[in-house]
Amino acid sequence: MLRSDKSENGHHSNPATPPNLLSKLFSGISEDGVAEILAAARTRKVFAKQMIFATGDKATHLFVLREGRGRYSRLAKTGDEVLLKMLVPGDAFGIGTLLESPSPYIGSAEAISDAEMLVWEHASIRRLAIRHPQIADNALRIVLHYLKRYVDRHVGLVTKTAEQRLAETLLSLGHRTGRTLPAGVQVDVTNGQLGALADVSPFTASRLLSGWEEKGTVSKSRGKVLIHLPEALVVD
Amino acid sequence: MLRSDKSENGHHSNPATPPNLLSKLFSGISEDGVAEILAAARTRKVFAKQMIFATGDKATHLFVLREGRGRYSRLAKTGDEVLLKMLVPGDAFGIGTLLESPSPYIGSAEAISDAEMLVWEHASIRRLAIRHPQIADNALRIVLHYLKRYVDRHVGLVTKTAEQRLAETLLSLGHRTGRTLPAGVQVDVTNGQLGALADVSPFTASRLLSGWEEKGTVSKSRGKVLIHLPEALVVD
DNA sequence: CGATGTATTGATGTGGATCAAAATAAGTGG
DNA sequence: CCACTTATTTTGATCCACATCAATACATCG
Repeated sequence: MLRSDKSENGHHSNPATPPNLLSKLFSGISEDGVAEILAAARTRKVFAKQMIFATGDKATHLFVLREGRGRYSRLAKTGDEVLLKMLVPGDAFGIGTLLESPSPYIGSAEAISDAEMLVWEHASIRRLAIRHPQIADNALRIVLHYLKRYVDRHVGLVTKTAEQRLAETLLSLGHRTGRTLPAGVQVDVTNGQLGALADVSPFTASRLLSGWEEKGTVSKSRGKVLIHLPEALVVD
Repeated sequence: MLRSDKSENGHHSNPATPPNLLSKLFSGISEDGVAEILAAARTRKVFAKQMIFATGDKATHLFVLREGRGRYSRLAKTGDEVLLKMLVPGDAFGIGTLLESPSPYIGSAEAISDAEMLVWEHASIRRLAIRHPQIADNALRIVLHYLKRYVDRHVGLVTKTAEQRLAETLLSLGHRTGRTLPAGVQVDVTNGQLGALADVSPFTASRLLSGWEEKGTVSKSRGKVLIHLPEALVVD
């Protein structure tokens, strides 16, 4: 599990996507190559709350988020929705499209805010993947990383308390999507989303956050959490 | 989630690995190609309970299980071990080794019974993967499938009861590793392993199995469960 | 026949979900 | 700028599915 951002020489800026890189999916590819890949994509804009694809749909397109926020989730038959991943710029999703014969999407993707993404058709991304084998390597790495994250999450769900899970989730989000301000790291996330990512009910999430606020570890306003003392959230 | 084996025209035999195929990792590759790949592997035998690699080890080798059973698991800091996957013949693990620069193993692998596996060094499997791009495709498919299974498991853990989870786990195991007998499908699994795969305590697993036995759905003896009426285990 | 892992069965406890209700904070459109 | 709607948040009270604990019984095997 990623140790938060206390160590290292404060390079908070862009942990996920190095400067100028579209997405990890295209790392290690020459500039010309990336240009070629980019040329094969079309841009699609969606409004907040708009659905991009649903669980089980045939994977016909590969996406890379450029602007905005999205949610990758799974709707259970019981009705409740499990939030699998927050999508942030640079994230690739619909990776099953890279397969010669695509498997269905594992979850549903929808925009949280207005968003802009790059889209490739199956045939065209396949062609590119053959020209640039690095893409396959990157895709495998990305999916393995997702897998690791789920294993972590799953193990955490079985072995850790709600408080630990919420704390780790908050730190990890701060890591990936936080804005660093003088007062601390600000994370744009609702109480409910945070709980959903940590597998904690929104009620419990609220109580825990309030507890931390009393101790001065964080402050919160609607839709935002400001982390003052990340190290106070680390338990183990 | 895989619908159990009630429908379809009873092809119970080899759902995971088609006849003569070493592993899904090498599907779609010519016989000559497979021979070449096989030639690059060495065989390794391990005894029951022997560890193959540990969580976080640098991924130096790719494995395919040929004979026996293994467990792929994760040890939590709290001490309890989460069983991630039962390894059965044909399963590939250590797939991170396929990456140009390998990521660490996500979990630990160890033999349950005496086992035999094929092993490739990083350099040699890389060379082969470049000669046979199909390998990369297969690997991505396999990992995506693992990912889907974990998402399923995770969603199930959040939205389903212990009974449903245990039932589904048992059915799925029967699917993958069961021997079809006149009386039903026999699964070699201890009470505890079953519970671990379903994220249910061994006590609860025992109680649930006893309940099913009373209803005539299954019978059990130490280390074995015989499923008489798979359809009675399906809930939804 | 100890010794060791597995299974059963009952009693007890509890972490958090769930339910209910109200307060607060943003939009939204007239 | 206000009235209205809709989403988020809080707080308290209640509940329960399961884990946990404890003790015993059962198998298996060297």
